[in-house]
Amino acid sequence: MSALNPTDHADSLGASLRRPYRLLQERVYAELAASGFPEIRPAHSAVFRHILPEGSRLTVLAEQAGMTKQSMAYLVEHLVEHGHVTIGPDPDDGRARRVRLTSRGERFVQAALSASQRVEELLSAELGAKAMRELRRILGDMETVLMTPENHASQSPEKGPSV
Amino acid sequence: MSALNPTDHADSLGASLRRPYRLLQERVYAELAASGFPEIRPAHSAVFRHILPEGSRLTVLAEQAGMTKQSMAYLVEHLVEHGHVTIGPDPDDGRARRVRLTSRGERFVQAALSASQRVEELLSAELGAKAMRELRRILGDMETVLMTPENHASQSPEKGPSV
DNA sequence: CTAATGTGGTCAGGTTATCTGACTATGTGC
DNA sequence: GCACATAGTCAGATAACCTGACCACATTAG
Repeated sequence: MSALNPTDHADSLGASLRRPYRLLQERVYAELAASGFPEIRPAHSAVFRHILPEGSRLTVLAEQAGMTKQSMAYLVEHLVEHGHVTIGPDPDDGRARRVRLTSRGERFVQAALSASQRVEELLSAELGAKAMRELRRILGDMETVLMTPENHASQSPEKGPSV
Repeated sequence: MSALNPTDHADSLGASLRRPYRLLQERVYAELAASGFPEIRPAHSAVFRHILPEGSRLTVLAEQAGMTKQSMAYLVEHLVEHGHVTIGPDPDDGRARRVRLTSRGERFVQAALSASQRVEELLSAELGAKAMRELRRILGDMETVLMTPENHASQSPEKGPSV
């Protein structure tokens, strides 16, 4: 019905995903800013997400985040300036350096964790735990389907089994 | 559940939304690039999404997309260079100019529409139409909850512009 | 009919988050 | 110990946004 207007992809699946994602992100980062971490932006979560207690190499972090080492270096630099991580030598490899959390960085990780949990709890309370489980399940399945190469482009010749 | 490691927010709800969203987007834009529209990037959909057959004003497009007119002008400029839209005078207002689709632009809109439909059909075939309806419903509810101000954490005196 | 005010759009310049390519320093295998 | 791979930096570019200042034209009030 709504497909009569050729410009109507406002409610494509993409838009349906993007909008709540943005809202969620805005909410969590607004809370974090209010908790004393206004300098940390969504992109920096790529650093915090995979960093190990003993420190992680830049290249490894970049790889895990799916970006170039230059981009990761840029993000890390910002976090160093604001005292969330330090860069030290890697005892196992003289070329490498290790990025590790400072205590402020650790406090941020905790704050991020609990901010995101609070929003999830709000949603769970409003929509029901069952709906949230459903949501995660469907999103996970979606990911699996979209990562499966034989489902790619043009015309898929055969329909493979899901999961 | 695995929350012992403080760095574990890899499977936050945010990540669960972001990953399939990115995959979806990559898939659709890869198809569009393969169909002869490699110059169009996700951001440009903000232009195509709301443009009317008789042309739309820049300011209106910017408003609908929730961005500044300067940003919209930047996107439109790119599309003009690649022949997807033209900018002409607005017969009703000498100050204003109208952005309208060229036939190439119309062809792109059709291609985008069908690429996105194909992916949705694939997902529907793999996950079931019911799951897709569930997904959209939950995402919609999530949006509603997250846009409701009284659900906001602690104290949030400021409210962003409604998109 | 002008004058004040409001609106459409541009110009100039800045920020964030990415990228590529070239390079240096170091480690590793033979 | 040399060839090559790897960790990271430097330089520079790009995409997609932003704010503030401004001009051209429109509308409305007197």
